[in-house]
Amino acid sequence: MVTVRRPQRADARRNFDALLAAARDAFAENGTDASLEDIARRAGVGIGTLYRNFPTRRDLFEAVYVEEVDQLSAAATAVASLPPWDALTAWLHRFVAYAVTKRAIIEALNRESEMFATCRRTMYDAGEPLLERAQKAGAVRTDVSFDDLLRLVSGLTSAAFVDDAQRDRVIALALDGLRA
Amino acid sequence: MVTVRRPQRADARRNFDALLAAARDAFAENGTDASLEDIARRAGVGIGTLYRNFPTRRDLFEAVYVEEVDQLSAAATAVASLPPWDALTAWLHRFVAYAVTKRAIIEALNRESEMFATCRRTMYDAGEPLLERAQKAGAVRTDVSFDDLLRLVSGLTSAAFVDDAQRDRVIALALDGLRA
DNA sequence: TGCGAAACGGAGGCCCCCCTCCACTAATCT
DNA sequence: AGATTAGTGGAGGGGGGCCTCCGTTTCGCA
Repeated sequence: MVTVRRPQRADARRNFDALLAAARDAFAENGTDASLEDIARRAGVGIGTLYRNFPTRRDLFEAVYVEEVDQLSAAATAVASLPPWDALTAWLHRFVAYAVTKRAIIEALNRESEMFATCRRTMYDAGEPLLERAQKAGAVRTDVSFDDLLRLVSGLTSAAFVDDAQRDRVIALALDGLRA
Repeated sequence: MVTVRRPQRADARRNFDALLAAARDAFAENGTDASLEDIARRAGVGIGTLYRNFPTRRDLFEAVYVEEVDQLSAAATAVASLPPWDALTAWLHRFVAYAVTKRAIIEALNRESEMFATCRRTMYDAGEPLLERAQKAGAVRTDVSFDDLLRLVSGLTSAAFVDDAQRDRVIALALDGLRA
């Protein structure tokens, strides 16, 4: 897992965190190619400071991305105690609610890079057991791979919906196709 | 239906068509905010010529968009003779195959504008009867609206897939949730 | 409190895009 | 063939993003 070292000095650490937060917002709003100068502005920091902490746009993006993935994988253990079908769908709903504001995760779903590969693995390690459990319990058809499933759901994150109710309705609809 | 008048003179008409084709490609590749100068370059035409034919980026986009929607709606009559379920899914597959290279259609799915509203209506008029027929025939559950369906499917167009086989598999999966 | 090192931030060079304007080119008409 | 005029295309000004560089500020240790 790639980790970026937080700076030592207090002021530097403050700026580092502000940048990370600003970047998260900016990437969510405008996708991977949000303006770096805008991110620095949002963080109340000079552009030079951004570049010192994150020499390339990629460095910044990865720092945000790793954090997101970690949270997503933590969510998997949180639902582990539910019944198989419920655990799976709860996690998938979480995935959607989560990724819908952070579409960079989706954009990156099949981008080439060691770092992405690692993160993808992390996500799969978290979610795949949920699917397998549901399949063993006979709740989900067995001709579906976790990759299929994730792509199905991730597609829905980028669709536009009239309101949250419609979004949930459509996701439920899609998941009904999974049932054994 | 908004229509752009093609120019009278032969050379002008050639340029007009080249611009439209170049724009279609560029929008497909880079989304709605493709570079206009790049479009002019692709068309082998000066930037001034682009602006004379299409004073705003929106004019250009609409010209492309209208054409796409027309083709999509024509596809609906082409499948009308199939059995209800097959007709519906055939059209939806067509929708995906189509929109996947032209994601601007999706981006525009709920953009505000009289012109978009008209085109949306055209698309709905084409596809909605297919759903209703399938529902009346008992092939599709009745608690699904055409809007739900279109958004479900349109989400899948923007998902990334390993290959076409996976895409078709995932779409079929999603559509299985529709069955009555 | 004083000092060295760490961190800051924005000016500036570069590049690409947007859009306008107008001297030039060539299609069409007679 | 020559005149008329629609049509061309690219230069250029403005704006904004990228990234580097370095004079200035601030931290935190002693």
